[in-house]
Amino acid sequence: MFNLMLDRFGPQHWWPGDGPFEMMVGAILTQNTNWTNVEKALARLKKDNLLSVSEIYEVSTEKLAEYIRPAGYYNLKSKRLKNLVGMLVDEYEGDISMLFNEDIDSQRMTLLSVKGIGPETADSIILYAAKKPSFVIDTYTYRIMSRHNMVDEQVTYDELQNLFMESLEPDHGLFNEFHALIVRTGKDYCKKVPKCDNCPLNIWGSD
DNA sequence: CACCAGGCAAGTA
DNA sequence: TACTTGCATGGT
Repeated sequence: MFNLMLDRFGPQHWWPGDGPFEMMVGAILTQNTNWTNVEKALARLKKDNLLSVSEIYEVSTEKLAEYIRPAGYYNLKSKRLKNLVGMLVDEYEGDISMLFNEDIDSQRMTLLSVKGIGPETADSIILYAAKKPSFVIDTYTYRIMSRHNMVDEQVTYDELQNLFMESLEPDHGLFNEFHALIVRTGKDYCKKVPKCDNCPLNIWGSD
């Protein structure tokens, strides 16, 4: 799968350059939301220097919601961002590296304890911000895997994640590119209404 | 006009 | 446990 997708689309360069905190914010803002909308919200925050733990900790939930409006679900996500920085300040003195120095299971548990951070957001943060190998499962992963008859349709998040992690070396660079390629492939070939013509993964005969 | 986008938590039975 | 629903903007 990886090689077929990489041959077709090339490296996806996901989350290059942005600091860990901006990645964490982006991971929450992109929940069920197009990334281009997230970029608009991030740009607005960056413009007024709000992209730091301390600034988001200080700003009001209402004001923060206005800033992130383009990302959609802004009232909900404003609270989620406040929950995130609340955890960072309360448990890590606002020092993200302190969280990222823990082992994967510990930081995953901590992230999941934040209301508004579920398994995909937690794994995205660990993979793309902490750069540790926690495989990210998303809607496209479910669809691609089930439509190619590799898993049952009602497979759980953890079951699907275990399948990938038991089959691959724990390499954060590989996990990064693999997930990004699944999203890239899904955008063209695995929408809700099946439209699988010319899917790079059609060797399983599901088109 | 309908549909979609890098989910999650809370409510219902 | 197993569904459903609310959350919301911006692009195609």
